[in-house]
Parts: sequence; C-alpha cells; structure tokens
Amino acid sequence: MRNSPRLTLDIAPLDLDMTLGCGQTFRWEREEDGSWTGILGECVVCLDNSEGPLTIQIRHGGERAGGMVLEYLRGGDDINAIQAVLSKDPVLSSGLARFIGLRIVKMPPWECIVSFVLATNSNIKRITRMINSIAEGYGENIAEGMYAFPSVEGLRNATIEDLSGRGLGYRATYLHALCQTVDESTISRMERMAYEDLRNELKKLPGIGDKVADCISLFGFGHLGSFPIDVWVEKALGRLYGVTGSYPVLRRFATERFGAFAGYAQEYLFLNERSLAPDGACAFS
DNA sequence: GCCCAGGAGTGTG
DNA sequence: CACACTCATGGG
Repeated sequence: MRNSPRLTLDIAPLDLDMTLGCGQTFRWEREEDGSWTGILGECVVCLDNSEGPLTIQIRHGGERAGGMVLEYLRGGDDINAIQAVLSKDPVLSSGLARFIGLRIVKMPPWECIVSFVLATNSNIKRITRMINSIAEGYGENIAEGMYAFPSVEGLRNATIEDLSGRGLGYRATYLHALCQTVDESTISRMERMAYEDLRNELKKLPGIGDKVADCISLFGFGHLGSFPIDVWVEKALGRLYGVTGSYPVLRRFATERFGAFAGYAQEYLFLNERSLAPDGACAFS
C-alpha cells in the first residue's frame, strides 16, 4: 500500500506474535512478512517491529490510530517491573524470560464482551471465524474486505436464526439476549467500576459466568488483578502448585499468590501449559 | 466416529 | 456448597 502514513511508537519489550496471536484477542492477522494487520475502531493498521521500533502503517483511519495502538498494547505497562514482581514466585521466576514481550491487551469493552461470550467451549480458530462473520454481517465496511466490529445497536437487530447461521451454535441465544440487555450507557458505567463490582455486574449478563467475567475484566477493562481460569490454567495450577478445587477456590489462591498482576501471571501459565499439549496449538514453544 | 474446545445455565442432592 | 447434565458445532 503506497504512501500509507506511518507512525513509530516506543513500546518495548513487545512480541507481536505472542501478544496478538495467543488467544486473548481474535481479529489480528499475521502477514507473510511477520507484520500484523488489525482493526481498531474504524482504523485499519499494520504493525511491525521486526526492524526494532514499532512501526504503524495506517491503511485507513488517520493519525488517531497511533493513540489507539498505544492504548491497545498498553504502552504504559512497565513489563520489566511487572516481571520483577512476579519473579518473586519461585515457580514463575525461571520461565518468565520466555514471555518477555507478551503484553496483555486492552480491547474495546464491547468487542471484548462479545468475543469472550462467543469463546465459551470453543477453540481459537473457530472463535476467530465467528467474530469475523458477525463483523461482516453487522459491522461497518470501512475498507476493502475490512469490517469494523459491530456496535451494540448494530447487533441488536440480528435474529437468533441469522446468528446461528454464522456458526455460533447455542451461543447465538446468549449473544441475542446480551444485545437486548446491554446498551452503550451500560458499558460506559462499567468503565467507572472497581474490579469486584464490575465482575459482579458482568456476571448478571446472559452468557457471562466466572471465567468470562474475568476475561472481560482483564482484556476489556484493563483490570490486571483479574485471573481468568480456563481448562489450561486449571491444569497449570494443579501441576505446578498442587492446587485443585472449584473456581472460587482457585481464584482465591491466585489472587493471594499473584496480587495486582495476577492477569499477567495467568497469561504466562496459560501459554506455558497449552504449549505442553500433544497437538500444541502454540507456535512458540 | 471420537474427543475436545479460553463454559454457562439449570436442576438436584 | 458440590456435582451432573445439557447446550450446538467446528477442529484435530
């Protein structure tokens, strides 16, 4: 794309493959040259830091894309300081170096809510297909083949039948109910809430239980103390810490053990455990 | 064909 | 509180 405006941002350390490809966000696409193309609001950007600094090629949307990338990648997080805190845990300390450059993302809240409601009992490849399908069906066409994530209002008119036709399975019912329950003011009110209150509020919504509420708190609202527990993290806690039990039990353990940066600890444990799987869906073991 | 997937909702003991 | 069961469907 000739003459696309470029920006450079100082975000380091940053590993785009881990950060954008690990399953905390679902719409980024890795190009042949190792760059990553994605959609932020109504901007289309291509990120590349293979030469050193992070360059942002703005394919659509203008200069504001720079600030959106900075927020999305949580450029303000001091990763080294966070790892220094977590390294006091003897189990984590030896393996943290492997995950330098992994950054927790800060997705737009509504996109994050929908994404993780759809993510229940599914897999990353299918989640990606589901999300891209509803974007094509209900999102604004902002560039050739690129669709913005649909707004609450944009999705509200979708029938359960059409959502089912997009491969959502029984999640179509959840998403439909969710769109009738939530509006933009609900979201903006949630952005002002403390983590525990937000979590309780999210769990009142259809299709959101303990795990999804914690994913949304972490990846959509930026609460780094949140610790989502899926099957991989549950395995990791049992294998590495000898801890088993219900969600509340495991969550309490993690909160006391990992503190304010439990979300980062969770992502390290998640990626490490998943990379041990026989059919290793993880490309960076 | 089988088992699994970044689980939630509901009913029962 | 803990389980057990169901939900719909693509991926490996």
